[in-house]
Amino acid sequence: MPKQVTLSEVATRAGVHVATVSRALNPATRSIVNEKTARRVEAAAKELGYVPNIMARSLRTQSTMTVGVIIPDLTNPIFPPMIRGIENYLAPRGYTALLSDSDGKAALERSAVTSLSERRVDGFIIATGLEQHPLLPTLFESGVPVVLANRGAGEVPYPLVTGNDEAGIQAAVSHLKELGHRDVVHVAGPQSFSTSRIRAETMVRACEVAGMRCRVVEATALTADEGEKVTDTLLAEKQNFTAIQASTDLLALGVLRSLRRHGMRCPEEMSVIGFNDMPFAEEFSPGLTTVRVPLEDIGTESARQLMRSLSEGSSSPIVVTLPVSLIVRASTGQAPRAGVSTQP
Amino acid sequence: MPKQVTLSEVATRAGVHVATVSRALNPATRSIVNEKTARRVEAAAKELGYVPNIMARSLRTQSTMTVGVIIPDLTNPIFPPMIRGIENYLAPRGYTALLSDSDGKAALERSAVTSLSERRVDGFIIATGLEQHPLLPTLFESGVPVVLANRGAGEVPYPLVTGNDEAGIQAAVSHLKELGHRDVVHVAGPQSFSTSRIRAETMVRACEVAGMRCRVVEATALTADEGEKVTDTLLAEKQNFTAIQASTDLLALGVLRSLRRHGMRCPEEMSVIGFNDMPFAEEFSPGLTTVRVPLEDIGTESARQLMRSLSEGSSSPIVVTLPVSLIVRASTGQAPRAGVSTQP
DNA sequence: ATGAAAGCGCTAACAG
DNA sequence: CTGTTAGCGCTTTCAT
Repeated sequence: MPKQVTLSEVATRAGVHVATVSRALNPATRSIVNEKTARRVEAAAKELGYVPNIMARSLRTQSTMTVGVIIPDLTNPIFPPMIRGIENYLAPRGYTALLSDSDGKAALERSAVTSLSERRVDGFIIATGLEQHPLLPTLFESGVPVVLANRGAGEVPYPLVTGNDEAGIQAAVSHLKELGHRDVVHVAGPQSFSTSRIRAETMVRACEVAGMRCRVVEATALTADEGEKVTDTLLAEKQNFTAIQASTDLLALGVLRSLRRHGMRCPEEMSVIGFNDMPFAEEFSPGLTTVRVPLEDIGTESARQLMRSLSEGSSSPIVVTLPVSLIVRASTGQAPRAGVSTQP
Repeated sequence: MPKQVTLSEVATRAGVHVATVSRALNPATRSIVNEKTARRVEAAAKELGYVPNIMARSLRTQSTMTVGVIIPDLTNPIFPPMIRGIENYLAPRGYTALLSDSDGKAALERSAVTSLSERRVDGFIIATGLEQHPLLPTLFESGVPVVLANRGAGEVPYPLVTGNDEAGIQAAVSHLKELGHRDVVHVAGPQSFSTSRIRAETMVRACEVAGMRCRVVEATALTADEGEKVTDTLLAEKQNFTAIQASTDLLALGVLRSLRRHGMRCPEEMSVIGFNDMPFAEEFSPGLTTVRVPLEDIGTESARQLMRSLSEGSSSPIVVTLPVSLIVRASTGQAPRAGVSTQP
């Protein structure tokens, strides 16, 4: 940390006391000080290249104006838009987001929370979806406000901001039904994620209601590779189904890859629907039919909820559900007549 | 900032002086203190849920163990891998990356530097590529170490870590030549970016050497939309060319979209090559032939260079050029016989 | 309108 | 081995 200019150096330069400099440079107290002196102080500060030390200020004021944002994986394209939403809401309000990529690992996540706590963030936005999260109870006791984004996290009574998973799945099922599909598969994410579970359960129920058969297979991670792997074994079993709904676009991407490798045409022989409408879902081949989740809005709303907790000094386990919409692209089509797609 | 447990509370609880607590809790000085006392202190700290205040520590030690990372756009998929590389290098060394998304706007970038300076980061990694960057000279004067990642930034003598643009373009041109292409177009990025300029210049030169005609058109931003727009006007002109090399995968994506809209088949009627091999470039339709830049390595190496500047207390304008490789996928193919792709 | 002085939480000499 | 003391850079009473 290269030695930086301090208040007292500015004070000496301007020939006033540090307190005066502090007042002159702080917009809120600027009016207190003589206009001429203030100008002199400002000039001195500029000449010296003064940059306030925000840590010293925070130490004194007991407020950091920061919020810790914990996400499981920055390289997952659904998170950058959420982050953008958060920052866009925070910045005009004087808050700064401190980002932490936990890499999906519980250990790193623990250290992320610790590291951010050491920085005395005023609150957290947590987008990691592990249920039974070991840290949340600890955090809760410490009284720091937390908002859960995108995924719930079990028993802790924190506000949760999420897309409408049920509605999204319903829309997907309706779409498939209209296209004549009767036998479908749901590629679920790890059931330790609340969203994965909700989507899977809703899928089963919605299919029942619609009079469709639905089989659920579970991927061990929300990645394209896992989606591919699961689909490989699925196709090897030569079951009868004509459509696959994946819990996540990344999983759906893996499904698409597997189909391609198996020489199965999508959507002619197999329809595929994802979830999230992540950036570039449109570019997949074929363009992915999916449920659009308002990712940036989730970020914005999470930040808003956190600010609310901050100002009210308390929070309730409110759930904010944002509307989703089905985006029909090229990966879904009429169900093949025979319905024996995997048995040529 | 909710009131947190302080050292002195732990001290009271353990029945010792704060200094002893500080020593007991700091691994480096832990050996100085009586084993039994240390245990008692640790117990007290744990019971109270003590979390050190890192700002107070930094204030005292004059070292924050943080580096500021400034990127122009978090939603551009080339950056998350770089960030991962940076963090992976930094974390084991006790450093934390403070991220700042400048959104590509000069104003925000200014405030990013300011905000990070106020946090007294020990150094910067800047991945924003504006030449004539107004802030760099200022930063330079302040003596804070800086490393430029991915894109150079003009006259300031900072280390630069980048992929081998020349080699990448050469490889692309060779590839096109082998496929029989003789008339090509380079879709350049804004020439205010150093990489855009280098790629464009190398392209022109390499084509000359290879005996190919090369036309350069400039996009106003490194986005798919701009790539699309540029290609639209290009196709409207009905020029003779059989391949397009884009300065960036995002631009190439736009090219692909435009071709599709114009009913032009890729690669049968028009070959396309990108640059970067961004995540998901493989998923485009068709899968994008491109130059793979080791994004994560660029991050890692940038961090390494910064650590070096930090420990040596000085830095030189060294340029670290990382090797790139051509990834051939489905978007390039044999040049059409006639070479009059846009004049059916 | 400005100065003096205290103190945020921590570490690092310096004593003992 | 442990306590005392000072001070990092800043804001905020309290005086003047």
